[in-house]
Amino acid sequence: MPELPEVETLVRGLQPIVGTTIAAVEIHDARLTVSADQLCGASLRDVRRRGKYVLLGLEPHGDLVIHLRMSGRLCLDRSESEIPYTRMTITLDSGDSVYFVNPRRLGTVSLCPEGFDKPLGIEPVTAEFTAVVLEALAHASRTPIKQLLLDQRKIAGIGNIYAAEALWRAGLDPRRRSNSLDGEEISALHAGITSVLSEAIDQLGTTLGNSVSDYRPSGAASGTYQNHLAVYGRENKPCERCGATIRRVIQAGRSTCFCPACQT
DNA sequence: CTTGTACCCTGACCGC
DNA sequence: TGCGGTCAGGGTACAA
Repeated sequence: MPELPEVETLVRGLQPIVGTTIAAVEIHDARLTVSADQLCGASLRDVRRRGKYVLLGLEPHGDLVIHLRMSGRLCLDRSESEIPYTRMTITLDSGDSVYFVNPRRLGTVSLCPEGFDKPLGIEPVTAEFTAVVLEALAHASRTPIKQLLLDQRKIAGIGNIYAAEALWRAGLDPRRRSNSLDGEEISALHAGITSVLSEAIDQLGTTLGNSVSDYRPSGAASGTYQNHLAVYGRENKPCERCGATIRRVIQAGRSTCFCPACQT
Protein backbone atom coordinates (compact mmCIF):
# COMPACT_ATOMS: atom_id res chain seq x y z
CA MET A 1 0.00 0.00 0.00
CA PRO A 2 2.26 2.69 1.06
CA GLU A 3 4.87 3.79 -1.40
CA LEU A 4 7.53 6.45 -0.93
CA PRO A 5 5.19 9.46 -0.56
CA GLU A 6 2.99 7.68 1.97
CA VAL A 7 5.95 6.44 4.00
CA GLU A 8 7.57 9.87 3.85
CA THR A 9 4.36 11.46 5.15
CA LEU A 10 4.14 8.84 7.87
CA VAL A 11 7.74 9.41 8.99
CA ARG A 12 7.21 13.17 9.15
CA GLY A 13 4.14 12.59 11.29
CA LEU A 14 6.13 10.40 13.67
CA GLN A 15 8.76 13.04 14.46
CA PRO A 16 7.08 13.97 17.77
CA ILE A 17 8.15 10.63 19.22
CA VAL A 18 11.87 11.33 18.73
CA GLY A 19 13.53 11.58 22.12
CA THR A 20 10.93 9.54 23.94
CA THR A 21 11.59 6.21 25.60
CA ILE A 22 9.75 2.96 25.01
CA ALA A 23 7.87 2.11 28.18
CA ALA A 24 5.95 -0.99 27.13
CA VAL A 25 5.41 -3.16 24.09
CA GLU A 26 2.53 -5.50 23.35
CA ILE A 27 2.84 -7.99 20.53
CA HIS A 28 -0.25 -9.73 19.22
CA ASP A 29 1.22 -11.66 16.34
CA ALA A 30 3.64 -14.52 16.85
CA ARG A 31 5.00 -14.02 13.35
CA LEU A 32 6.65 -10.77 14.35
CA THR A 33 10.29 -11.44 15.07
CA VAL A 34 10.76 -8.86 17.80
CA SER A 35 10.08 -9.23 21.49
CA ALA A 36 9.05 -6.70 24.07
CA ASP A 37 12.23 -7.37 26.04
CA GLN A 38 14.38 -6.20 23.17
CA LEU A 39 12.62 -2.86 22.90
CA CYS A 40 11.58 -1.79 26.38
CA GLY A 41 13.81 0.86 27.84
CA ALA A 42 15.28 1.95 24.50
CA SER A 43 14.89 5.56 23.56
CA LEU A 44 14.13 6.77 20.05
CA ARG A 45 17.10 8.54 18.52
CA ASP A 46 15.40 9.29 15.21
CA VAL A 47 12.65 8.23 12.84
CA ARG A 48 13.60 8.08 9.21
CA ARG A 49 12.73 6.51 5.86
CA ARG A 50 14.72 4.43 3.40
CA GLY A 51 12.76 3.43 0.33
CA LYS A 52 9.48 2.13 1.70
CA TYR A 53 10.99 1.17 5.05
CA VAL A 54 10.32 3.02 8.28
CA LEU A 55 13.37 3.03 10.54
CA LEU A 56 13.14 3.79 14.24
CA GLY A 57 16.68 4.48 15.43
CA LEU A 58 17.19 3.15 18.93
CA GLU A 59 19.48 4.48 21.63
CA PRO A 60 22.05 3.18 22.36
CA HIS A 61 22.17 1.27 19.07
CA GLY A 62 20.21 -0.47 16.36
CA ASP A 63 17.16 0.14 14.19
CA LEU A 64 13.64 -1.14 14.52
CA VAL A 65 12.79 -1.80 10.87
CA ILE A 66 9.16 -1.71 9.75
CA HIS A 67 7.81 -2.46 6.30
CA LEU A 68 4.09 -1.99 5.76
CA ARG A 69 3.86 -3.97 2.52
CA MET A 70 0.35 -3.94 1.06
CA SER A 71 -1.91 -3.31 3.97
CA GLY A 72 0.06 -2.19 7.00
CA ARG A 73 -0.34 1.09 8.84
CA LEU A 74 1.48 2.85 11.66
CA CYS A 75 -0.63 5.16 13.77
CA LEU A 76 0.51 7.59 16.43
CA ASP A 77 -2.20 8.19 18.93
CA ARG A 78 -2.88 8.92 22.54
CA SER A 79 -6.34 7.40 22.51
CA GLU A 80 -7.26 3.99 23.72
CA SER A 81 -9.48 3.41 20.72
CA GLU A 82 -9.00 -0.12 19.55
CA ILE A 83 -8.07 -0.29 15.90
CA PRO A 84 -8.79 -3.73 14.44
CA TYR A 85 -5.79 -5.82 13.43
CA THR A 86 -3.37 -4.01 15.71
CA ARG A 87 -0.48 -6.48 15.87
CA MET A 88 1.90 -4.43 18.00
CA THR A 89 1.51 -1.52 20.37
CA ILE A 90 4.51 0.51 21.50
CA THR A 91 3.74 2.68 24.50
CA LEU A 92 6.05 5.62 25.07
CA ASP A 93 6.93 7.47 28.25
CA SER A 94 5.31 10.56 26.74
CA GLY A 95 1.92 8.86 26.95
CA ASP A 96 1.66 8.42 23.21
CA SER A 97 1.41 5.02 21.59
CA VAL A 98 2.48 3.78 18.18
CA TYR A 99 0.13 1.16 16.75
CA PHE A 100 1.27 -1.25 14.08
CA VAL A 101 -1.88 -2.26 12.22
CA ASN A 102 -1.42 -5.11 9.80
CA PRO A 103 -4.67 -6.73 8.56
CA ARG A 104 -3.17 -9.14 6.04
CA ARG A 105 -0.08 -9.74 8.13
CA LEU A 106 2.13 -9.08 5.15
CA GLY A 107 3.91 -6.24 6.89
CA THR A 108 7.10 -6.96 8.81
CA VAL A 109 8.83 -5.72 11.94
CA SER A 110 12.39 -6.67 12.74
CA LEU A 111 15.29 -5.47 14.80
CA CYS A 112 18.67 -4.73 13.23
CA PRO A 113 21.13 -4.36 16.12
CA GLU A 114 23.88 -3.16 13.80
CA GLY A 115 21.59 -0.77 11.97
CA PHE A 116 19.56 -1.09 8.79
CA ASP A 117 21.82 -2.23 5.98
CA LYS A 118 19.58 -3.59 3.25
CA PRO A 119 21.12 -2.86 -0.15
CA LEU A 120 18.48 -0.62 -1.66
CA GLY A 121 18.82 1.52 -4.75
CA ILE A 122 19.04 5.26 -5.05
CA GLU A 123 16.52 7.54 -3.38
CA PRO A 124 14.56 9.18 -6.20
CA VAL A 125 13.74 12.43 -4.42
CA THR A 126 17.32 13.46 -3.80
CA ALA A 127 19.72 15.55 -5.87
CA GLU A 128 21.81 12.44 -6.53
CA PHE A 129 19.01 10.98 -8.64
CA THR A 130 19.70 12.59 -12.00
CA ALA A 131 18.71 11.70 -15.54
CA VAL A 132 22.26 10.47 -16.04
CA VAL A 133 21.89 8.03 -13.15
CA LEU A 134 18.54 6.85 -14.48
CA GLU A 135 20.04 6.38 -17.92
CA ALA A 136 22.81 4.19 -16.54
CA LEU A 137 20.29 2.03 -14.70
CA ALA A 138 18.03 1.73 -17.75
CA HIS A 139 20.78 0.96 -20.21
CA ALA A 140 22.07 -1.84 -18.03
CA SER A 141 18.79 -3.75 -18.20
CA ARG A 142 16.57 -5.22 -20.87
CA THR A 143 13.64 -5.71 -18.48
CA PRO A 144 10.43 -3.77 -19.23
CA ILE A 145 10.77 -0.23 -17.89
CA LYS A 146 7.79 -0.66 -15.54
CA GLN A 147 9.56 -3.53 -13.81
CA LEU A 148 12.79 -1.58 -13.58
CA LEU A 149 10.96 1.20 -11.74
CA LEU A 150 9.60 -1.33 -9.25
CA ASP A 151 13.02 -2.91 -8.59
CA GLN A 152 13.92 -1.63 -5.13
CA ARG A 153 17.57 -2.59 -5.59
CA LYS A 154 17.81 -0.03 -8.36
CA ILE A 155 15.49 2.78 -7.25
CA ALA A 156 14.05 2.69 -3.73
CA GLY A 157 10.47 3.64 -3.00
CA ILE A 158 8.51 3.56 -6.25
CA GLY A 159 5.51 1.22 -6.19
CA ASN A 160 2.75 0.25 -8.56
CA ILE A 161 0.82 3.53 -8.40
CA TYR A 162 3.67 5.94 -8.98
CA ALA A 163 5.41 3.75 -11.54
CA ALA A 164 2.27 3.85 -13.69
CA GLU A 165 1.82 7.58 -13.14
CA ALA A 166 5.45 8.41 -13.94
CA LEU A 167 5.28 6.43 -17.18
CA TRP A 168 2.11 8.24 -18.19
CA ARG A 169 3.74 11.61 -17.51
CA ALA A 170 6.70 10.54 -19.63
CA GLY A 171 4.51 9.24 -22.45
CA LEU A 172 6.21 5.84 -22.29
CA ASP A 173 4.68 2.43 -22.85
CA PRO A 174 5.33 0.41 -19.67
CA ARG A 175 6.33 -2.62 -21.78
CA ARG A 176 9.26 -0.86 -23.44
CA ARG A 177 12.63 -2.46 -22.82
CA SER A 178 14.61 -0.31 -20.43
CA ASN A 179 17.66 -0.24 -22.65
CA SER A 180 15.62 0.95 -25.63
CA LEU A 181 14.93 4.40 -24.17
CA ASP A 182 16.78 7.26 -25.82
CA GLY A 183 18.13 10.32 -24.03
CA GLU A 184 14.99 12.35 -24.52
CA GLU A 185 12.81 9.57 -23.17
CA ILE A 186 15.08 9.09 -20.16
CA SER A 187 14.82 12.80 -19.40
CA ALA A 188 11.03 12.67 -19.66
CA LEU A 189 10.90 9.65 -17.37
CA HIS A 190 13.22 11.28 -14.85
CA ALA A 191 10.97 14.33 -14.81
CA GLY A 192 7.91 12.11 -14.51
CA ILE A 193 9.30 10.23 -11.53
CA THR A 194 10.51 13.25 -9.61
CA SER A 195 7.43 15.35 -10.30
CA VAL A 196 4.88 12.70 -9.42
CA LEU A 197 6.67 11.77 -6.20
CA SER A 198 7.12 15.34 -5.00
CA GLU A 199 3.55 16.27 -5.86
CA ALA A 200 2.26 13.19 -4.06
CA ILE A 201 4.33 14.08 -0.98
CA ASP A 202 2.84 17.58 -1.07
CA GLN A 203 -0.61 15.96 -1.14
CA LEU A 204 0.24 13.68 1.82
CA GLY A 205 0.10 10.62 -0.40
CA THR A 206 -2.68 8.57 -1.96
CA THR A 207 -5.60 7.22 0.07
CA LEU A 208 -7.53 4.72 -2.03
CA GLY A 209 -10.43 3.63 0.13
CA ASN A 210 -12.00 3.57 3.54
CA SER A 211 -11.08 0.13 4.78
CA VAL A 212 -8.79 -0.49 7.73
CA SER A 213 -5.98 -1.42 5.38
CA ASP A 214 -6.08 1.87 3.49
CA TYR A 215 -3.26 4.25 4.16
CA ARG A 216 -4.12 7.57 5.74
CA PRO A 217 -1.83 10.25 7.08
CA SER A 218 -1.82 11.16 10.74
CA GLY A 219 -3.58 14.38 11.55
CA ALA A 220 -5.57 14.37 8.31
CA ALA A 221 -8.53 12.37 7.12
CA SER A 222 -6.68 11.14 4.08
CA GLY A 223 -4.03 11.90 1.53
CA THR A 224 -5.37 13.62 -1.56
CA TYR A 225 -3.20 12.49 -4.44
CA GLN A 226 -5.88 9.96 -5.46
CA ASN A 227 -7.68 12.96 -6.94
CA HIS A 228 -4.80 13.50 -9.35
CA LEU A 229 -4.21 9.99 -10.66
CA ALA A 230 -4.08 9.95 -14.45
CA VAL A 231 -4.00 6.21 -15.13
CA TYR A 232 -3.82 4.13 -11.94
CA GLY A 233 -7.23 2.56 -11.31
CA ARG A 234 -8.67 4.23 -14.42
CA GLU A 235 -9.01 1.26 -16.77
CA ASN A 236 -11.64 1.88 -19.49
CA LYS A 237 -11.79 5.57 -18.69
CA PRO A 238 -10.62 8.25 -21.09
CA CYS A 239 -7.06 9.49 -21.04
CA GLU A 240 -7.17 13.09 -19.88
CA ARG A 241 -4.37 13.98 -22.28
CA CYS A 242 -5.59 12.45 -25.54
CA GLY A 243 -9.03 10.97 -24.88
CA ALA A 244 -8.17 7.39 -25.77
CA THR A 245 -9.34 4.58 -23.50
CA ILE A 246 -7.00 3.60 -20.66
CA ARG A 247 -5.98 -0.05 -20.80
CA ARG A 248 -4.61 -2.48 -18.24
CA VAL A 249 -1.90 -5.06 -18.81
CA ILE A 250 -0.27 -7.55 -16.43
CA GLN A 251 3.47 -7.43 -16.05
CA ALA A 252 5.29 -9.72 -13.65
CA GLY A 253 1.96 -10.44 -12.01
CA ARG A 254 1.10 -6.81 -11.40
CA SER A 255 -1.39 -4.56 -13.17
CA THR A 256 -0.26 -1.57 -15.12
CA CYS A 257 -2.77 0.94 -16.42
CA PHE A 258 -1.63 3.08 -19.34
CA CYS A 259 -2.85 4.97 -22.36
CA PRO A 260 -2.17 2.93 -25.50
CA ALA A 261 -2.41 6.03 -27.67
CA CYS A 262 -0.08 8.53 -26.04
CA GLN A 263 2.28 6.21 -24.19
CA THR A 264 4.64 4.82 -26.77
C1' DC B 1 23.07 -13.08 -13.95
C1' DT B 2 17.96 -12.35 -15.25
C1' DT B 3 12.95 -13.55 -15.52
C1' DG B 4 8.76 -15.96 -14.07
C1' DT B 5 5.77 -18.14 -10.59
C1' DA B 6 3.85 -19.29 -6.18
C1' DC B 7 3.12 -17.68 -1.86
C1' DC B 8 2.31 -15.04 2.29
C1' DC B 9 -2.80 -13.06 4.33
C1' DT B 10 -7.49 -10.80 4.64
C1' DG B 11 -11.19 -7.97 2.89
C1' DA B 12 -13.85 -5.70 -0.80
C1' DC B 13 -16.29 -6.16 -4.75
C1' DC B 14 -18.65 -8.21 -8.74
C1' DG B 15 -21.55 -11.46 -11.25
C1' DC B 16 -24.52 -15.13 -10.76
C1' DT C 1 -28.43 -13.15 0.85
C1' DG C 2 -24.94 -16.25 -0.33
C1' DC C 3 -21.21 -18.13 -2.98
C1' DG C 4 -17.14 -18.26 -5.74
C1' DG C 5 -13.80 -15.85 -8.37
C1' DT C 6 -10.79 -11.90 -8.74
C1' DC C 7 -8.21 -8.22 -7.20
C1' DA C 8 -5.33 -5.23 -3.97
C1' DG C 9 -0.10 0.57 -2.26
C1' DG C 10 4.86 -5.55 -1.70
C1' DG C 11 8.60 -8.58 -1.33
C1' DT C 12 10.65 -13.09 -1.11
C1' DA C 13 11.97 -17.89 -2.15
C1' DC C 14 12.47 -20.61 -5.25
C1' DA C 15 12.61 -22.62 -10.27
C1' DA C 16 13.94 -22.15 -14.99
